Amino acid sequence: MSANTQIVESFWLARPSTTVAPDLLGCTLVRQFPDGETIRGMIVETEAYAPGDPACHAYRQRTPRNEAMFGAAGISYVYLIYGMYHCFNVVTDAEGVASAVLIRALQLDAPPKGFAAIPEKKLLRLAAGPGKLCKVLEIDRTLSGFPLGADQPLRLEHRSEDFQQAVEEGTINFVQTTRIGITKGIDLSWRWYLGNCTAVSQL
DNA sequence: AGTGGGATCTGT
DNA sequence: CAGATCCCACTA
Repeated sequence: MSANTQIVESFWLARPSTTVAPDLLGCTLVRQFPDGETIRGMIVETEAYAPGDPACHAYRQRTPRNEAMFGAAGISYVYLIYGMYHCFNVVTDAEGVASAVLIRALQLDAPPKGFAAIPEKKLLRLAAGPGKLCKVLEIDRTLSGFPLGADQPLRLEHRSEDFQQAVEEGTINFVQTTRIGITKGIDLSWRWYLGNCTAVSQL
């Protein structure tokens, strides 16, 4: 068994987004391009959005934009924000239940192809934010509504054994706070990130 | 048919 | 802290 195992089943995502969001920390998002090139990044920051949550895009109605949020667990939901940035979500919970986890920051293991060599410090800021990570991984709305499975342009990998062990030993800790950039539902502490990580959106 | 605000980021 | 820049849900 390799250190990184592809996630094929998505049953573990078919739970409330507030449960899935912390569980996604430490998992790896993989962007695969048609030419075979891949970009990999460990998820270090997430936010949950759920039914009854005024900050959720599906709070009012089912619309063409938020349609993907109602889909089965394990599909993507990508939307355009402020006319210039995209945000990537993992759809969670049962089909018909509009909920998702916003991926807010990735820790890249290496500079993507085409990027100049950069110091470690800068590398860790490259995908530190929901808009920035979509820019680096070239994620846009054409990738919305698709399963995050094997042989897909976007897929997930489980936590490495080292990561899981560090969590159990308490070397890595999770921090839970309120969400960022919203004007409604600001009281809910539905944001999680890795403590002591310099690749999160806000240091 | 018009419009206001948005799960952001960068530079001043 | 202003500005960039586009979509779309909502109002009328």
